[in-house]
Order: sequence, then C-alpha cells, then structure tokens
Amino acid sequence: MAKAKKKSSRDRILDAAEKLFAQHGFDGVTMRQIMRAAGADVALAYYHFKSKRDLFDAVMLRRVELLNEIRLEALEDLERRHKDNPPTVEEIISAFVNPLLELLAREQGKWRHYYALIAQINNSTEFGGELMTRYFDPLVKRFIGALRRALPECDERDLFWSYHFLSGALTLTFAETGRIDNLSGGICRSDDMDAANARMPAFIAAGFKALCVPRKQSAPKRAKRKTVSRRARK
Amino acid sequence: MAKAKKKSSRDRILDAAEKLFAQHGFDGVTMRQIMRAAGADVALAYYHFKSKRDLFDAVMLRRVELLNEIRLEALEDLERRHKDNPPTVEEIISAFVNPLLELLAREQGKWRHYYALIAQINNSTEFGGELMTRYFDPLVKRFIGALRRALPECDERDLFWSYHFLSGALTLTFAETGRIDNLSGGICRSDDMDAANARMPAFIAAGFKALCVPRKQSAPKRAKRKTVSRRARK
DNA sequence: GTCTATAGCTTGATAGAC
DNA sequence: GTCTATCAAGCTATAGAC
Repeated sequence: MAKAKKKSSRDRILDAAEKLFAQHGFDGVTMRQIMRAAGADVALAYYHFKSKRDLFDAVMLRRVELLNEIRLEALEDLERRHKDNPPTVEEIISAFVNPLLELLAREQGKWRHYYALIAQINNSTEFGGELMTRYFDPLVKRFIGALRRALPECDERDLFWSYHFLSGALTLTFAETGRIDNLSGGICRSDDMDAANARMPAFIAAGFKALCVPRKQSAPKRAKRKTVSRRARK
Repeated sequence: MAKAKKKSSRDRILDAAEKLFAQHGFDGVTMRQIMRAAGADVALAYYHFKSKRDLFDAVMLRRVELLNEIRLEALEDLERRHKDNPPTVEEIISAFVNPLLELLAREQGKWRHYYALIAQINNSTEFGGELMTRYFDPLVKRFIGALRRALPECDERDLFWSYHFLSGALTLTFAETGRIDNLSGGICRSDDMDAANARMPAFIAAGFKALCVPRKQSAPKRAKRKTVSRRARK
C-alpha cells in the first residue's frame, strides 16, 4: 500500500474476477458482476481480455508463475543446505507448503482467493486433470524427484499416490471453506493457516514414510474390504 | 440390470442431473441440458422438483442417507469385533473408506458421479462449509469419537485437523479427475480405486498417529517457515 | 404425468462514438 | 481506454391443454 495507489483497470478487473471466480466458480459468475465489482463497464473487460474464458485463464496465469518460482527456490535452498545427505521428507513437504503461507502473509486478500480457486479446479472433473497438469506438474515433478531421493527404495506408484493424497489435503486446507470450524465446534478455524501449517508437514511426511517403503512385491497388498457388512444391499 | 427396466421419469431426471452437475458444477449446467439428457421436456423437471436448486438438493439427498448408513454399519461391525480393546486407527479409516468402494462396485456409473460431486462441494467456498456439515458431520463425529478412543492422549485440535487432511485426500481421490494419470505418466490411474484404497488407509493412519501424540504443551510447535528464501519479494 | 407455448430476464459478446 | 447502446441467444420458471 506504500506506493501502489494507481492500479491499472486491467489489474482491478483481474482482482474482481479472481475473487468472484473463487467464490462461485467459472459459471457461477457473470461478466456484469465482475465489472460491477471492478467499477467499470462490461465492454472494457472484452477490450482487455477477449472472452470470459480468456479472462479466467489470465486470472490463473497471473500468480502461478511467482508461486512456482518461490517454491522451486525453497527446494533449491533446502538442497543447497544438505550438500551430500538428502533433506528429510518433512523438510521437502515444508518447502512445498511454506511458500503458500509466505505469500499469504505478503498480500492477505489476494492469495487467499487464488488458493480457493485452485482447490476448486483441482477437484473439478472438467478442469482438474488438464489445468493442474499444465500449471503445476513441472514443479511437482521436481519435488517428487527430491522425495524419491529421500525415500530411495520407494515404489513409483506409492510415490505418486502419496503425492495425490498430499495434493487433496493441501488444496482443501487452503480453500478455507469453513467446514472445520463447524465440525470442531469452533476450536479449529479454517482461516488459521498457521495451525494448519504446524500440522500438515508432519502428517503428510508420516504418510509418505509409511507408504513408501520397500515391499516383498512391488504391488501393495490388497485390502480385502472386510469391514463391509454382509447385509450390503439396500 | 436384472429387473429394473422400468425407471420412473423422476429417477431418470435425477440420474441425468447427477452426472451433469458432477461434470460441470451447479451453474455450469442448464435445466434444458439436463432434460435433454433425461429425454423429457423441461417443464417436467419443474413439476417433480420445483426449482433448479431443489433438484440439486434432491440429487444430493438421494444417496447420502444410504452412504452414511453403510459407513455407520461398518464402524459398528468393527467395534463389535473389538469388544474391549479399541480397533486400530487403520481399521477405523478403512471402515470410513471401504463402503465407498463397495457402493462403487454395486453400481459403477452412479456413485462415481456422486463422489465427483461431493469433491466439488467439499472444496467450494460457497457450499463446502454448509453442505458438508449438514450432510456428513453427524457421521463424521461418530468416526472421530472412535479415533479419539484409539488415540487416547490426542489433542482435540490435532484430531480435527487430521480428519480435515483425510477429507481432502479422500474427496480428491474419489473425484477421479485424471490428474494422477498425467502426473505419473500413466503408471497410476485415477479410476483405479483399488490401488487408491490399498494405499490410503495406511497413509492416513500414519498421519494420525504421527500428529495425535501427547505433547509437552497442547499447542503444536510452530514451524518457522525457514525454507522460504530471503529474496522473497517479486 | 407430460407436453406446448411463452413470459420476462440475463447472458456473452460486439459496433461504434468519444 | 472507456463508454453507450444493442443483439441474438439462452436462461429459469409458469400457465394451461391434454
């Protein structure tokens, strides 16, 4: 807020769109709503971005580059500090998660909406597979490489499924939906990202270490679904 | 497919709505699209359900009761088998997850779309807090009670955050978005729920056990975000 | 229960003045 | 860059015939 008083209309449109897309999804928002929030006419949105979908893509693209850059830097810093012995699983997870907190601390409102948007995309059948792959997989593969070195005898499939569980836990947590507030009767709060961050790396790292161990066969033992009762028809 | 050839139009509308809502979200689908897929006129939808929102609620409600009932039964069966000593964390998680697989095996197509819908709702800022609380929290509290007994010295907040991580991992996994297929270069498949189920309980149980341990103080140690580099401005 | 027909509005997008 | 004005299309929802 020091110098940045003169914000371009393009940025104000992106800000308004980011917030509204995060709250209601791509189809839950109209260009008119966005432009009302941005304080300008609809036609201006089509001047800067030629369609609603292009505006959406611009919202996504605006932050993803910085986010990935900072995460990569966190990982490289970590590896530099551990010249020979690889860093621990927990340290690697922290390098993946901490930058999200750091950015949140920098500009409270903006990143919060962005994370909520990512959570929706990650869990969307329509966009999840495609967009998450396009925007995040190069970085994620880099992190998985580090995890592979920290868990040298790990089966590849266990590694990918473990990351998948991490991804689900992470995006839901940063979506701040308010559910944990209700479930816990108020003793946990969705917007308490420090509380989440104090717990997630330990939780996730334990999962990786439990799953990514050498096996007799490379395939995991199959659970037998024995907990389902025999009266399993309606 | 044995006997059920005569399906009521009400059910055909619900089936079509379930599939389309799961694929594109509430606002991403029109009543016309739904009724085109259901093979009847739009007006019929308003006859059976009086609004689009009511149709959506009916889609949600149709399956949630059976789902929760079977899960509760799985937990009660488990506890019955462990009269005195409480079941393990992993067994409890399996009782929470296995019924999803069981229902999927019963009616492939239907539940698959339903799970994808749940994943979107769970991660929606707009509906997540409210709807997940309304539909699932009674059952979830029952499971958390069982986990509390299996982890007797656990801090309450650790318990709720652990469940939160479980919830994110679980809903994303059952959404089958196709992302893990891309990320893993094809060696893991989103629709291979047996592979997911073989891994998730072990992963999640390890997380619970790592986090839910007695501490010196009840508050967890704060991570210091030390992995973020000093050059953290754009 | 199921359809036709239509009301009343909102949508994404554009043409063109300034 | 920004606005006014407008379009064709599609939207939710209802009234009323059968």
